Amino acid sequence: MSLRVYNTLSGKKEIFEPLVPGKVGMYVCGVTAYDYCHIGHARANIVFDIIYRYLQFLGYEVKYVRNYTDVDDKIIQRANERGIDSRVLAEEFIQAFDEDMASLGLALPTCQPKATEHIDQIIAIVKRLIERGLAYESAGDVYFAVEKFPDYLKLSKRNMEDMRSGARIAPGEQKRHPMDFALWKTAKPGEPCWDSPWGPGRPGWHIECSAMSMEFLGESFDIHGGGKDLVFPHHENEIAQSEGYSGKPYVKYWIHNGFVNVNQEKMSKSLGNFFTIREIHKSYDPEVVRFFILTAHYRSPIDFCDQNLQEARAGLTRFYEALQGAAEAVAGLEPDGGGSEEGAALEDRFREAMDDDFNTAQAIGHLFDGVRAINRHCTTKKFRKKPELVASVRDLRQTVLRLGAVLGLFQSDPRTWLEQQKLAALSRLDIDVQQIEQRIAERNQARRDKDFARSDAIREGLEDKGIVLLDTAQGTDWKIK
RNA sequence: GGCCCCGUCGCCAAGUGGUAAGGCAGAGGUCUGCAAAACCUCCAUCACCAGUUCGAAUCUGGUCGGGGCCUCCA
Repeated sequence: MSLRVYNTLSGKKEIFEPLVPGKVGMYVCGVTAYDYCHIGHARANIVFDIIYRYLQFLGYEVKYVRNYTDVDDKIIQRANERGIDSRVLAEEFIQAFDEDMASLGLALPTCQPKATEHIDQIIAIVKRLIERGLAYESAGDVYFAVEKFPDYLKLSKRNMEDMRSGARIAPGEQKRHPMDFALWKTAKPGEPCWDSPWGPGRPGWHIECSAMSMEFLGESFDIHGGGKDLVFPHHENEIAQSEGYSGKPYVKYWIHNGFVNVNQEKMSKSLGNFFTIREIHKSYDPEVVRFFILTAHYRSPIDFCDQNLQEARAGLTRFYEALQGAAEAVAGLEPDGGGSEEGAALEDRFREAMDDDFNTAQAIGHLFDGVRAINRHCTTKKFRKKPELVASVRDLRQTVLRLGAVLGLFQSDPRTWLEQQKLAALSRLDIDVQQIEQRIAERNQARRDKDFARSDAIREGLEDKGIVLLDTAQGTDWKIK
């Protein structure tokens, strides 16, 4: 079965066939650098990180471009509020973005261009759009004339009549049609600006993505992605500008990820109910966040709340415990190198799920089956004397790790990861490691004395504080309840 | 007002014509001095109604409920 992707343009799942066999050009709208990234940015970037990784896993040579928009009304406004230069502000948040994405374990895109480094290309596109009669100058601004582009609104599937009521003209704008949008804005005093045929000014919001995508990927390319909220107006306007400029189809597959809700409520800048990635990391490991996001399909809405994150942590812990168990179970045994039927079957099902519009939720479901198989084998009596089971466990472990890598999961050392989670959880409790170990020593003495009443009392006392004791052949360990 | 999406077990969440993945929680069992983990077993007919079909959670129409876009937002 081949890869199928949902294309916003057609509203259907389509067989994925890149323009050039074996190669994929992919552009994803990055951030406007004026604030810290929130969980919505995390989702979008994780989703496209997975798409990038999976395309590579399938053997495609992928050129992945993700931009920084570093000149924009909001950047200027925020910089003015803080009394600093807008370029300084943009740099600050670009750096923060890079740190946040790295913390989430994202693979680096092939190119990460900045809008301000592509002003020449932007001006060239605007000039040509004017020459072609698709744009016009008006008091130093340049607007795109949407009525001159018959395909306008083909992505968002609306019509001009319906949109008209919502469209408005801001004071100072001199547009011919309310839906026309700015390609170039004349500079106001104190704003960053560049020379242009229309006087000093700066790009409008959408044009930078047309310029950067076509610069790196050509006038037609395979995949353009972003959050659902960008369909209109951002991506619609990109199509108008780019196709108006080149006369060619701009993008073959438009891919949009769904929203993140917070406690069942729409998250938005205006409501102010968003969490930054930095805040979230104080409570949850970045991999837990990634795991949570990938347990839903990328187009479905997800609800960001404590319960869901805690469940994600429990699920991820199950993976790491199984991987740790598998590593211990086969330690010291002669490797036989070969694969296994179970491992191969797992990979087949994983690919089948991912081929169906990157269904990570289903793919993770299959990986859970792999976990159960590992655990089942490892707990089989005389496991180490059964070569088929040993081979299966070894192969399943490697398969889970290898497929996990496609999702950006399970790549930490299990023992280290589990230990970190334990200590992080402990720091929120009213007890420390020394106290726990003290109690364990007392209990072990009681057990040696066959004083089980005292032993159980200690167990229960610790449990009240959130600590569960685990008796193993190697001694007594503990974990957070 | 226009356009669009969704409603699957207690919770989360896949499944878009062939008879309901998975996780969490729950019940029983194996193991354990007792526990925990792990493993085994069990646990839904898909908001409602009416159609199409040999067959529908999946298609059509309607009802009820929830949400999104049309304004900055991933």
